[in-house]
Amino acid sequence: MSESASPTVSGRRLEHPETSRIRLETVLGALADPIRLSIVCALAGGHEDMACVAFDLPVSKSTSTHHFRVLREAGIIRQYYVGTARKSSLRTDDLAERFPGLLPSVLNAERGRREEHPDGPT
Amino acid sequence: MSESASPTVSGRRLEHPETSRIRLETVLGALADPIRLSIVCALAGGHEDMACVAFDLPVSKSTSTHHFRVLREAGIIRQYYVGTARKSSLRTDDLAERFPGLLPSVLNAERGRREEHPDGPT
DNA sequence: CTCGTACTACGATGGTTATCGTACTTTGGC
DNA sequence: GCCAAAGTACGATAACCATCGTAGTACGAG
Repeated sequence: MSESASPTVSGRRLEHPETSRIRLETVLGALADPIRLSIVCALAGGHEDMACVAFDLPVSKSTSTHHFRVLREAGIIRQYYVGTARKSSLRTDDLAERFPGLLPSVLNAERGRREEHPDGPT
Repeated sequence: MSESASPTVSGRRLEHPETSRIRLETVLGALADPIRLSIVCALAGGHEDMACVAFDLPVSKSTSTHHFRVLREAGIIRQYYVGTARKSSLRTDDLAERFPGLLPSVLNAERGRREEHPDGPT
């Protein structure tokens, strides 16, 4: 890896769609899943740069990997390696540029839902 | 709607979820389909109260029925019979109350997409 | 009453997706 | 070098969903 000396960041690369190619239907489809919605909500709630394992999702590791990939390929999150961990962050600015207001309204709605049903997942 | 003696309105009933029971994931899932998105866009574009047949969708009649049902059961549209026709309208106010800003941002995003790709469907 | 229109119900089919377990890879620490 | 931790790749499975065709229902016009 000729990535001149960044010892903590892995040379492993992950594909991310560029902002202009993020598709609305794909984003909506990615958000139409309770587990992925909870991931996005956690990332938006000040938990940026969390490792996948820190989310404690009610699914197996391989399923978790799957959901993170769906979010990444939809253009909703960005992922990068730090050691063995893969950290994630919301592409808030990119989404705001491409679909203004969409992510905030979804997050707002999801937060409202959790106030109604505090016994829900995550 | 006035129950007694409305000769143009059929007695056939259609189930609609009440506003407080509209679920975010269901709404997002319903919108994550290009055909349903085009229906919603058409309804928002001043074509309220259109009969299903007026949309000229690139699918069969039974598939069209299916998509309208998904939208109705998600709480996105309201449907009622007028003679043999079944007309549809967006539940704009209900959605704005339940998920403020969500529908406008989706519609705005979809309109932007159509400016990029005017050769797309519908 | 009959016919055409508009839509629905049902069953089938094929494609996508969510889930899992197992085996593997990459990385960092000892 | 070896091991544990974190995650990935792969294959299997089951559920879901979009699509269709056919047959049927409701309504209005004549």
